[in-house]
This record gives sequence, structure tokens and C-alpha cells, in this order.
Amino acid sequence: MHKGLSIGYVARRTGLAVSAIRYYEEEGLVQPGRDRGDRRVFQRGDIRRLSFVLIAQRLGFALADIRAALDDLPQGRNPTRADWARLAEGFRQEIDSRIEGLTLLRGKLDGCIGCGCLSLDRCALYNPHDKAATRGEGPRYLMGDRSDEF
Amino acid sequence: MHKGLSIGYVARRTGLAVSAIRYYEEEGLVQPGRDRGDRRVFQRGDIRRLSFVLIAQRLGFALADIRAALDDLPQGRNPTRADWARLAEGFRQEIDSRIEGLTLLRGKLDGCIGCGCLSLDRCALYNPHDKAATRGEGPRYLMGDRSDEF
DNA sequence: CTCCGATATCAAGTAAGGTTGAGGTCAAGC
DNA sequence: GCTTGACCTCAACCTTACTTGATATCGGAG
Repeated sequence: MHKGLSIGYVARRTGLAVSAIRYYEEEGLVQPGRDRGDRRVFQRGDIRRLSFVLIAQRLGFALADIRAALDDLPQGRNPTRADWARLAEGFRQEIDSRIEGLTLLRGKLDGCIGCGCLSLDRCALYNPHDKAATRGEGPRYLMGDRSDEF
Repeated sequence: MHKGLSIGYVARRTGLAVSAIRYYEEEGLVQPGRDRGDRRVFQRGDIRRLSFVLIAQRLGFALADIRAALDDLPQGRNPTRADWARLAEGFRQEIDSRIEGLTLLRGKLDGCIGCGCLSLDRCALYNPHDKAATRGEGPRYLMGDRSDEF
């Protein structure tokens, strides 16, 4: 009996605001059906999709990236455990590479502490081309794009 | 001979856009003087301040946080190497705690891969109270603030 | 002296990720 | 039958971190 879930229920289960869920629908992250009263009808799997969104956001992904990832889920059939596990594996790799980037950064920082050199041209810490730690950082979309300006 | 630096020079040295530097002044991150023609006059130390801003941004700090950190620099005298090293030490700790958070997250994720459980109520991966990885993620400033909604 | 390039100000626009409010509908409970 | 709560839409607003454009002025080169 696929009774379907109301937006309020999904909101309570995910901790998202109702308005946020509607926004996510607008962004194509979930595609609930409608009942005859035009109210959104979610399935259990949608809670999982939204959980995915929340976790991915914590990793700093933009909604557009997350949508792209979710679009890789099979459209016709229900996503299986294996499908989700595949996505999780992608996460794992992303986490790995972040840890690696931060570790690298820390090493450089260790080299800088003591000399006090935060000057751009000399300090290994600032390298605009090392984008590893830059992802998902908000509107600094142009950062690093003009290092050839001079 | 403290000749003072023009905004264009500082922009070239830091890789920042002139408009960005003016914006940073507005936000209180630098306080250049003015010449008689009302043009901004920067000191060498301002390049260092701006470098600090860039590095901190890479770590995901908001400008407001960065300003707070910079405000800890001694106001009267010129910042010494030790002052900058102290700030760098704060960075180091932040990086450490991020790596730790991500490592934890990875461990949880490993526990989830295979079971495909991305369901919020069961999966250890999603825990709204674990804010370690949440900082600097843009406008999701309310995230985790409504876990008591239900 | 004149012109150009760098600078100045100020208002408005942009992008992401939402929230808020006005105004309307629907189904259930009393 | 009426009210209440949950839902609907649509437009407007919010924050952060800037950019863009209009318009004006400064200062050095020629």
C-alpha cells in the first residue's frame, strides 16, 4: 500500500523546512507526485534522496552537483541498495581527497609557522592553483582565475 | 621611506580584483589611508593581511570570522612574525579538527557502504548535531537549528 | 594644456540557498 | 456548517561575497 507521504511528514523526518523541500523540488532534487487536491505526495525513497542531499551538502557540494549525482540513479526502477552504495563510494573518495588536501595544507602551514611568512609570493601556503580545498566555498567562483593577470 | 602602495599594485600582488579590495575595506578587513587626491594608500603589511584573508577563505571561513581574527592583531604596533605565527597556529588547529571530523565521517560512511542505509533515523552518517564539517558552507546557516522541531 | 589611465563613489546586479508573507484551497473535527 | 491546520502558489526578501556600470576626479606624460 503506497500511501504516500505528505511534505510535512517528510520535513519532520529529514529536519528540513517545508519551504526548503519545495525549493529542492524546484531544483529537481526530488519529484513528488500530487494528489487530487494538488498536494505533494512523497515516497519513502524521497526521504533517502533528501538525506543524500543533506550529507552531500555537509561535504560542501552545491545543489547542482548533488542533482547531477542523483540523476545517475536509475530513473525507471527503484534505486537498490547497490545504487546507494555506489553513491556512497563516491562520497568516500571525495572525503579521502579532502583529507589528503588538508593534510598537505597542514604540512605547508607547519613550514610557515615560525617564519611568519604569509606573503603571497614566497609562502607555499598560498597557491591559487591548488584548488583541493576550494570547493563549495560559496561565491568566490572567480578565485584563482586571475593569477595570470600580472 | 614609507611610500605607500596603490590599490592597483596591491591587487596585482594579491591576485585580488580592485573591486574586491575595496569591498574588503568596506568590511573592515583592511584600513588603507588616503593621499591628498583621496586615493587609497596601502602599506606592505596590508598585502599580508589580504593574504591571510585568502588563505582563511580557502579554509572556509566567512569574512566576518576573518575580520575577527585580524582584529586580534595588535592595533597600535606593527604585527610581528610572532603575531602572524599565532594566527597560523589557530589555522593549524582548525585544519586538525577538520581532518578529524572528516576521518570520523569516513569511518561512519564505511559502516554504511554495503547496507545502503542512507535513512536518517538509522544511519550514523547523518547527525545534525555533528557540526564539524558544516562550517563555511554558505547560506545554510540554519542547518541543524531545527532538529528539535519534532 | 590636454589627454589618458588609474582612481574614486554610489547604486544596482549576480549567484546560491533558501525564508517570509499574502492570499487561497481542502479535509477533518466539533 | 464552520473553523482549523496543513497545504498550495507566487512574488519578494535575505545573506554573503563580490562585480558591473555610470559618472567624476586626479595626476603624470607629452
